[in-house]
Amino acid sequence: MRYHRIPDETVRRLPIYLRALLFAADQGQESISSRDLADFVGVNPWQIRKDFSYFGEFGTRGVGYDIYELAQQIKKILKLDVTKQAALVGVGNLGSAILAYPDLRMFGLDITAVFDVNPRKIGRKVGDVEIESVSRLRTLERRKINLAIIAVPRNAAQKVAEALVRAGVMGILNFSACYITVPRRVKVITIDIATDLARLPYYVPTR
Amino acid sequence: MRYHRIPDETVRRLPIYLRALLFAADQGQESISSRDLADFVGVNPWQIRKDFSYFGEFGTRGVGYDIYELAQQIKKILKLDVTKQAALVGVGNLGSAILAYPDLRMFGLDITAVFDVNPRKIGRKVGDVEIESVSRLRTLERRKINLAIIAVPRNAAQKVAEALVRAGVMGILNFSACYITVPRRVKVITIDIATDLARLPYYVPTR
DNA sequence: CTATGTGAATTTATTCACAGCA
DNA sequence: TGCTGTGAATAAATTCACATAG
Repeated sequence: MRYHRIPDETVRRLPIYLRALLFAADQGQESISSRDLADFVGVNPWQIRKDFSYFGEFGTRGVGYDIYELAQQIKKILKLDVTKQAALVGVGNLGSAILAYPDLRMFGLDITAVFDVNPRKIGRKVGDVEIESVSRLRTLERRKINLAIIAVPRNAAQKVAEALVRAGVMGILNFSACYITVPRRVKVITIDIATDLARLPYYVPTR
Repeated sequence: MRYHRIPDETVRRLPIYLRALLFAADQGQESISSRDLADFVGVNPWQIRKDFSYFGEFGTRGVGYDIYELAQQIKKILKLDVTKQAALVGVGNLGSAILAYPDLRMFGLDITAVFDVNPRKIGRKVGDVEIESVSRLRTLERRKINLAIIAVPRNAAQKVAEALVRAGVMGILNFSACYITVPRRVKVITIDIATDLARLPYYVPTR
C-alpha cells in the first residue's frame, strides 16, 4: 500500500489506542488482537485495522499486534517519541485539574511552564513548577516550548492566544468557551465543555 | 425540502451557534447573516446555511437570520427549551471547574445534584447544592434527573456509570480517561483531555 | 484455522454553484 | 442587489468482504 496522508479521524483515535496499549503492556500483555483492542476502546475491529493500515503493517496474521512495537510506532507517528514540553495558562480549578492529570506524562507530555494573572498565585509552586506572571509568556520562545493549554476565562482567551503565538507557540489546546483567531500555521484544538453537555439532551428520549 | 435526520456533525455545531446567537442578542443585535455568524464561530457560511437547512427555513433572503427566532429553534431542536437538570459525580478540581461554568445555565442546563465519595466533602455546599454521598446516586431516579457528568478518577468511572444507568440516567458526559460500557440506549459523550492534547504535536511542524 | 490488511462499496459530511426570494 | 436555501458534486470516513499470511 502507498502511504498517503493519515485521516484526521484516525489521528484523533491514535492516542486512545496508545493509552490502551500502554495499559495492556503494563498488565504484562505482549500482544493484542484488533478485536480485543476494539472491545477495550469501544470501536470496531475493522476500524482499528484500517487505521493502522494507513501507516504500515504491524500485525502478525493469526496472532495480532505486538504491543510494544505498535505503541512505539504510534508514538512516532504522533511525535510523542521525544518528550514535549507544554505551557499552561490559567491556574483556576480547570488548570489545576489538568496539572494533576497523570496521563500526560505517559504520552510524553510535560507541563513545564505555568502562568496566571493573579498576583497572589504568582510565585506559588504547583508540583515542581512555579507559577509565573502572564507577562512572562514571551519567554516561551527561548525556552523552546511550542505547545500550550489555555484555561483562562473567555474574555482573556484571545489575548492570551495572541501572546502565545507571538512567543512561537504552534499548537494550542483551548478550553475557553470561544473561538480564537490565530494564524493558519497554528493548530488549535478546542474543548468546549458546555457545548458538549448541551448536545446530550438531543440524544436522550423525552418521556 | 423534506426534513430527515439531522447529521451528528450538525448537532455538534448547533450549541456553538446557539451560544454565538445568545451573545449577539445580548449585544443588542437582532439579526445576523450566515457570513457574520460564520466569522464568529470559525466555520464557513455555506456550512451554516446547510446546517440550518436540515430543520427549516429561518432566514430572510437579502437580510439574514432573526437572532431570537433562530435561537429559539435551535433550543427546541436540542431540547434545551425546557431547563434540564443534571447531576455531577466527583467534586475534585475538574468537578469544581464544571460547577463554576457560567455557560451551562445559558444552555438551560442546571446541575442540581452533586456527589462525591469523600466523607469530608459530603454535606458541604457548592453554590446552593449540597454534596451528597455517591451511595445516594439511586435517588436520581425519583428526582427525575437523567443527565449526568462523570468527573471521577478512571478506576471509579465504570462503577459510577453503572450506578447512574441503574438510576435511570440516559445521557452521560464522561471526563474519565477510559471507555465506559453502558446499554445502547444510553448516550455517552467522552471528553478526554489527555488524548486531545496528545494529538497536538502531530500537527505541529518539527523544527 | 485465525486474525491481519486492503481494495471496493457504502455511508456520511463538506463544498460548490446557482436558483429564488426579499 | 444581497443573502438564503438546496440540489448536485466532491471529499472524507466507515463498513464490508475476502484474499492473504502465519
